[in-house]
Amino acid sequence: MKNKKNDTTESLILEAAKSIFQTKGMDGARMQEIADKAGINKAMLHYYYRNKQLLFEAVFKNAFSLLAPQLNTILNDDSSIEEKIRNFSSNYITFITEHPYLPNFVIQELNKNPAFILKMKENKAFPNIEKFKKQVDFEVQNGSIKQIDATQLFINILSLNVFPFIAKPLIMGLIEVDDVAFKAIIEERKTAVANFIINSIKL
Amino acid sequence: MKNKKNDTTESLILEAAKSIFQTKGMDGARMQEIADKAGINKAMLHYYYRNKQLLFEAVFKNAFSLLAPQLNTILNDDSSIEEKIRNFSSNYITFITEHPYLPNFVIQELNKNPAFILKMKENKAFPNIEKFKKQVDFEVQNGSIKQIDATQLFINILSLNVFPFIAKPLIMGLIEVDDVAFKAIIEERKTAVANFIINSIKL
DNA sequence: TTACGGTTTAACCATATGGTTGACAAATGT
DNA sequence: ACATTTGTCAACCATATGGTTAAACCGTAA
Repeated sequence: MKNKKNDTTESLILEAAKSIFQTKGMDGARMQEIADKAGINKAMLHYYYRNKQLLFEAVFKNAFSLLAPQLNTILNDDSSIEEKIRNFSSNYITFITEHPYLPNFVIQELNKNPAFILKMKENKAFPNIEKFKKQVDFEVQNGSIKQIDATQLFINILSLNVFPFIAKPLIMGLIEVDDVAFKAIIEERKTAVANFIINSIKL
Repeated sequence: MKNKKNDTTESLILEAAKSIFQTKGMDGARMQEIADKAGINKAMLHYYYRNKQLLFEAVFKNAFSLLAPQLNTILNDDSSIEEKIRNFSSNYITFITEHPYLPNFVIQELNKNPAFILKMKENKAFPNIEKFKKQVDFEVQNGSIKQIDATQLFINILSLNVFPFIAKPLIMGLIEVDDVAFKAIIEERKTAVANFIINSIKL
């Protein structure tokens, strides 16, 4: 039942590396484990990706390139701020539910190596916040939303949507729920987060 | 100018281990590096803490025990919800600014080992959310705040306050600011976050 | 003074780990 | 059919790493 993309050796490696790196991080991952998961010899990893660092970067860029379009939904789309917030919250939570390790992986490795974000910026599709800022400022002037700093609003939107996935084990411990209940809470957030934000900024 | 606690060998080790583990994580940390930082022989680490795992757990518990009281501020204090939100946001952001690696460290290692939260729960001071829930429900009934689920509100408060620290490199990249500007944004959040939340729940 | 317990060190050990090599097979081109 | 490139593997290598050991050091109490 191999349904992922091709099963060329190269993509077998990438899939295996993705799964190992995203759960264990750069430091925790072992080349041997990746090779085993891919069902190939360890030498193959080096044949296709030279060394651990380059294999890791391939995985990281791939992960980041999945997140970027999500952000562009809220940054470069043409709808109103309110619509954007509703769309983003719903879409993002759905998306991450299907890729639960993504945000934690990206954020964690970015913390260990902050300069890495520069490499990501070289990418054409790197999210740009300018349009969003202008729009918020405009809607504030316009009187369609309350006075608020666009950057702070952006950080808030991100926080409310991303944090629960990153802090899942902590939150589950604090609010004392099991996996099923947590899932339900996340599901509810698809609309609850947007409502919460909009409540705060609408007049 | 050694001003940290004692400078017994044991606490020298703990301080060094804290600094290394919190920046590099369990996997990234090297016993030799900890020994060097503590200015002692590597064998000493094992003499005082048997092995890497136990040394790590000592550091982790210590870190967690610093965060718990912060949470109890919002959970078990007697003020109104609104006051709690203002106090917590301001206090927490101040506190983390002084211990920037703490939240990321705790959350990261909890992700790698979710069962760890159980060990933390054995601690008497482990935060309990019940009082907070009752209070929110009461204030909702009471008509002093809008209808909102207490658990979701709690997650929101946590998200808005904690996330910016965890995702600092990502956020800095996205909103294109340097360290100084980021610091200013964080400073502003000491009040802005509370305002944002309260705006959302007040009638 | 000496015996003793806790402390500290240098040297050592076993294993894990990222990476390499050389042989060999499977395609691919001519 | 033959040569050349590309892909794959088992075995190997150098080093890093967590952990151990045996001896030395040092204060102190008998």
